[in-house]
Amino acid sequence: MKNIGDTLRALRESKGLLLREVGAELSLDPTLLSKIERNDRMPTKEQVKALSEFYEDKKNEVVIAWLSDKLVYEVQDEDLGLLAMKVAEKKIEYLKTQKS
Amino acid sequence: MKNIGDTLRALRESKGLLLREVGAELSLDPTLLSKIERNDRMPTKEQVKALSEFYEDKKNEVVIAWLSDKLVYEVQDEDLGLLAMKVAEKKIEYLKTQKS
DNA sequence: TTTTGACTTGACAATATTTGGCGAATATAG
DNA sequence: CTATATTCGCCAAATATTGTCAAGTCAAAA
Repeated sequence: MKNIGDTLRALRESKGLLLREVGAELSLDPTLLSKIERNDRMPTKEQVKALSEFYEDKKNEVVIAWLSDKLVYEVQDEDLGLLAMKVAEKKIEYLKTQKS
Repeated sequence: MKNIGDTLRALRESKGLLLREVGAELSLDPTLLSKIERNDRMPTKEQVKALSEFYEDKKNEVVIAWLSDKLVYEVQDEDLGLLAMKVAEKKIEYLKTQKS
């Protein structure tokens, strides 16, 4: 249950790769990747896609860390955040049944 | 479990008020309020604050409808949305224990 | 201690997104 | 038809996010 930055850093280090190496692979400026790994910048959807495919064995882990971080950020310092989150879950579940 | 627009429209109509009346009260352009009530525009945090205080007896209902809508919007059409939401909940619960 | 290499930081311009509100269009009621 | 409420389309202004570069830190190697 790590945040997106820590997740990406751990993955990169587990492969012994440098920022510049991953950056080159994904056409991502290494300094931008550095910021992403330190949770200074939120990666875009496209960047997450590229990163999750690069670390293919942990694809979902990356996407979930990113999405959940965005959700937390959305309700940070809101008293009703947790409650709203439970309501949002219900809404999503409802929308899912609608689609079928 | 309504969205923010329907919630606000129902509240306004229950009081028999016009867009222009609520708008005048909150210094909100009536056409903007119309868009908000039709879920065409997401109200800003400040607008939600003003609106929730205007409909004081339903303050939390308004805030929760708004926050949960924003959360749903954040993960719309993401396969892992619901899963990410559950992870986000855990993260928030964790952050809460940290603060104390 | 100087150099090297990896990473971090700050600042800023470029881009993208969101917002507010006007004038016109549409709808609804009398 | 007239009057009033609401909706719609558009776009300029405001705000937020992004990418990049030059400069900075830090640790290990030379």
